[in-house]
Amino acid sequence: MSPTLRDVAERAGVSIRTVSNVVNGFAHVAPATRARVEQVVAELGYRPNTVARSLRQGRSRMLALVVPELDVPYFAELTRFVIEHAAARGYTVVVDQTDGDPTRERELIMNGTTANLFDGVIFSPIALGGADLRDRTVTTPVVLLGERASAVGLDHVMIDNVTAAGLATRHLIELGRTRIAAIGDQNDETRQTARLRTLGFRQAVTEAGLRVDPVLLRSTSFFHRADGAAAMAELLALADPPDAVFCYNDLLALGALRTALQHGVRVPEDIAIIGFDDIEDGRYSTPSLSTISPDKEQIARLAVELLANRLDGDTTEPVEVPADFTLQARESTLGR
Amino acid sequence: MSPTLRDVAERAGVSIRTVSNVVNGFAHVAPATRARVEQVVAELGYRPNTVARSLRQGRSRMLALVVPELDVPYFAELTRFVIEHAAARGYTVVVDQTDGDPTRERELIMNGTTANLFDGVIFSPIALGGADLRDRTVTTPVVLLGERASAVGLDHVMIDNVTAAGLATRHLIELGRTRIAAIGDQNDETRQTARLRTLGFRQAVTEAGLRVDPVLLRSTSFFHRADGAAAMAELLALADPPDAVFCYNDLLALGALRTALQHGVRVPEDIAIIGFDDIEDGRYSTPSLSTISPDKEQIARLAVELLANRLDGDTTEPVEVPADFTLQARESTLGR
DNA sequence: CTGAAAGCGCTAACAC
DNA sequence: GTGTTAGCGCTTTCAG
Repeated sequence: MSPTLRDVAERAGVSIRTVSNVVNGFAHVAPATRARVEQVVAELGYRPNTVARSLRQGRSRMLALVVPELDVPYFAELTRFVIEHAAARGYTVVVDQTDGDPTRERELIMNGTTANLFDGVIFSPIALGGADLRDRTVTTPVVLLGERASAVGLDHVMIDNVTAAGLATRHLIELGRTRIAAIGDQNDETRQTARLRTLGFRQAVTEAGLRVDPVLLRSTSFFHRADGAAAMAELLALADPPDAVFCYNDLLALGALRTALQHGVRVPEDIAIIGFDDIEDGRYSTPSLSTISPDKEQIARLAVELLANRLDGDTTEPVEVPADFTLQARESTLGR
Repeated sequence: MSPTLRDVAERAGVSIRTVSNVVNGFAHVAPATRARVEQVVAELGYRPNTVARSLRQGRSRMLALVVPELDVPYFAELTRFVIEHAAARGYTVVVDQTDGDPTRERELIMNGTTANLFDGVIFSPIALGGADLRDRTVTTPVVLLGERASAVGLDHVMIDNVTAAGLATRHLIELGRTRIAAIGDQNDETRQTARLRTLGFRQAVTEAGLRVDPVLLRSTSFFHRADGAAAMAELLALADPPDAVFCYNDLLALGALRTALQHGVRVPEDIAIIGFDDIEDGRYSTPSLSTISPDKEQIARLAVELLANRLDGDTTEPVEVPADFTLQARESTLGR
């Protein structure tokens, strides 16, 4: 086994208290003692046992980031920022993937199987709704990411999806498009994000004096490339296909783009496409992808700050913090 | 605070030993006792404290997966498989990102800041070389992923990069291409992967009776889209540009593809492009990307098995296990 | 089948 | 400035 405080103490001829002081960089240790202890620490290769420390102190300085899918670029990119900001506040982040599996989400957030392992959790829910979250028994602080029915009594960072979807839709309308489709609506009522984007889409279309043709509003089970590709194939098969498509994320848009080009449809000349998330893939596709760009760094920073403040004893009311977003118009709507 | 074994024991009028037995599903507990305890557990919302359990047992049933960058799709996709296979063997995986920072890699692997937190580590190194790894003091079992100077005394799962690079290169040659470039060589000698792929590339070109024009072998600092885009721009600026390019990963290839199309170069008619990793992006680009496809699921499975076996007490000599790969020829070399 | 008690490695209150 | 010690919550001998 690896050496313990006691091993070091015995060998250095001091008490474990003194070793602990040295290891933790406390002030009042005689220089000579400190030197001797440090030498023994090096000799033995002593490392503090994180687990014992956590048990004793009741905290681990570790945060969990719980996301549905790490191989969805949006989450991978967001994760980088969360790790950076957490490090700045002295926390280590471990990442957990749920696949949107309710059991797994519940396990991580509600039951607290790992409750005492992490000081706090940043959680991007898929399956768990406001009702579930409300009767959480575990007291580990949580910050929610993305859209959720409000008033769950938890801190929450999100963008205004209705406005953002409207921004994307109006961009298409301003380009002179009149027959505008949307890909990514979801019937499942826990999928708030999709519902809010549909709402923003509908509003924008209606306000422009256009009509929302129900056949142009395509539902998908997931937000993956394959779903976007399939939905676009359906749209192209229509007697009267759209001249523009708003996809609820960039993966859907990239799938849709691929299908369009494969069918010989020109983008944006025949159909303009806009996505959502501003993942790096979309900046390197041909044509490059117009998109709504949420400020991922800001989202990560806000989430970490909120959580860190709670851990520092902030007991004010839970808040909903809006994050910024911008329209990035690229070749898939503007052309070269 | 959350309730402890003692709280449950007192309330149920039994000893903590009995509660522990119930919680852990041990056999010999009288049905009546079990029922009573279970009721109190539910009432109080008792959850075992993972940290205390880890300290006591000396193991956590958690594995760390340490990768350079989660927003590199290859690692994100691999991570999914690692999580799945680890779960099948009863382990939880937490993911850690190093950015290839030597300090951070050392911290995680060598020093064992988190040593007692994880039972084992699956590590995809960037900065740390064989020499570093050899004098590791921490005894937590490690499985290495990807290329590394051998004989570091650690289990190791990798594909044969020389052969794989040769396969990609020969594919281009068989298509009748004669002026073949490579993007992704790296001067840094710790970057074994790049060196081995260059070796395979050179061998294949030479064996075909062609010449490796030094100007066609482009080094890049990283393996990102931007690096591929920049390298391709340089190649296109040559008096005598290549008619095929082998990129050392798919991100480089996607960047190169974007630049080529932007310059009005037709792919594959003017320049054929092949990548490496078979990430999902490449299946949806236009043209879709030919690539070498390492069996990521197999890599993940082997790594987890190797590690789990070590944790089960396997003390045989460390092994190097080769993983499979295949050529996926798509539109970027074959056309529609 | 169940209870009592030791102890995992550490920190922190309390002594001197 | 340093030593002694209790105890974080749990598992696990050892008794009975």
